[in-house]
Amino acid sequence: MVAEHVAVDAAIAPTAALIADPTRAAMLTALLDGRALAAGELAALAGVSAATASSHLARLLGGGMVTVVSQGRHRYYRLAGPEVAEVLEVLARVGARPETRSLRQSRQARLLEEARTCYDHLAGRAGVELLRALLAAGCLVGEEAFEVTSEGRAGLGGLGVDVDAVRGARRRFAPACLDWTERRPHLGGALGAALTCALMDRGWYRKGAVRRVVEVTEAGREGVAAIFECKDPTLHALVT
Amino acid sequence: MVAEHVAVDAAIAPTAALIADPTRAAMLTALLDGRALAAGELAALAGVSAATASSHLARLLGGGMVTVVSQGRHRYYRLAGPEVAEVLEVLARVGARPETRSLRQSRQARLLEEARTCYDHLAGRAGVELLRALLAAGCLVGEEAFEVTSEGRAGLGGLGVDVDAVRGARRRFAPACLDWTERRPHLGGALGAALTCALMDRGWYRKGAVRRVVEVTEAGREGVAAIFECKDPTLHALVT
DNA sequence: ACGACACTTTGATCCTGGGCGAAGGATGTC
DNA sequence: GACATCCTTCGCCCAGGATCAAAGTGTCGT
Repeated sequence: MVAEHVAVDAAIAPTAALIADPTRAAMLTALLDGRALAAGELAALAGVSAATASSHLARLLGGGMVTVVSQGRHRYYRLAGPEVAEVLEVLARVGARPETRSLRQSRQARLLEEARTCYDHLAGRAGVELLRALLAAGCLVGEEAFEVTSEGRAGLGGLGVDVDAVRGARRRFAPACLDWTERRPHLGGALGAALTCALMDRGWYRKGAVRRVVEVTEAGREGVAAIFECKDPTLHALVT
Repeated sequence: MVAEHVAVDAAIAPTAALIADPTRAAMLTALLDGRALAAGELAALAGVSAATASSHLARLLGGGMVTVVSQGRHRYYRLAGPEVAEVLEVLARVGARPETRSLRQSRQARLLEEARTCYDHLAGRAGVELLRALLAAGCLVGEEAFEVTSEGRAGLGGLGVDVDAVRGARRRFAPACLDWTERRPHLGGALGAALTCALMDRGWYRKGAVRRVVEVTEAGREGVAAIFECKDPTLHALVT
């Protein structure tokens, strides 16, 4: 009988309860940028034991706030969808009175949509485009996680990325990382970081004035377009 | 150190905790349409004692989720702002998986914005317009709550509303009721209900197929326009 | 096959927070 | 002024849940 006159009378209290715990809130905000994190990382990030984290993650999973994918002995958690991210953002806005809905903020938001760093690799529209180019050129293959083709190995080498060295790193090699704003994947993991670093050195991208914002230079636009065009993925000619 | 890379790192857990309790959630959803409700009403609606309700309301007040205005021995609570309403709606959307983001729903949302009932009186764009017309014509005066002028008494009588009889009712006479979508007031209380009822009888408005949706008829559009035009608020001529 | 590792489950502890009844203000009515 | 009404504050009880240590399950290296 309560609140029947409201159009949408879903059970909001249980959902809110999932976010209400500081530990769970910390985990969720850590996942806010779309990365998938292992249970152990989330435990460390939230500052609790593995047991506690596991319990919390089980609850979030049951509540449909996160999804999980097992990979070897790791279990990677990520937000279940854009609505979840939206809830967290709106909630943060309410917590942060008085409303500072300035012009400057919305401008920053647009810049972040265009191109930003996600942890240590490129995200946003530019990140999604870059991955699409590499896939179109046959440098990478895969879906949830990518593998470098022999052509790709040469091409990426030409761009300044030593694929073999990257493969030796502890972290996941080349997982797909989901963009909330684009709802499409970009290149994450060790390879994503190395490639981003190399392309910054090469002047394709430049760190923006605002934290996490990245600018795409003219060289970057041309470079990505060239990868797209070039079905023969020997990128050497392009990058000198 | 947690979640520092996230653009907006406000304290979301405390805010969520306020909504997480079922009793508080019931109160908030009851307030979702913008009405101001007395503490006692909220207690009854949520099914708890007055003492319990008072404690919850104090918390919501402290958390900036609601505001309060004392009026005699009553204390009327309402949502603190549109952001709060937004949080509740987004939260409800997450709770109600799987996403039913149908075309029909957004169409319903638009209809509700246009004209709807709020409890038992007219709200939405049409409700705001009607109030503006009555104020412009000099039938009503006031801001937080309205009073009927002598001209207004005659004019409303012509529309079929017995102002003196309405004044006898137990509930508040003619308070301003805030529209979330419009962010402007419309006419609530006993007078708002009586007027809505009279105008429906007169064929200005018609109940829509969907719950709470109201349709504005041609007669209604003309009628409101006529009130606007007519600086002489003796509305008799208009309504026969 | 063995141990190391990543994570989950179980069991036990502790404490925050929701609940009510009774008492205390505040306000309007007679 | 006395009473009724509405709301808040106080004191108490109790349950849900957050936490961790220890044990259990599955996976990867060698």
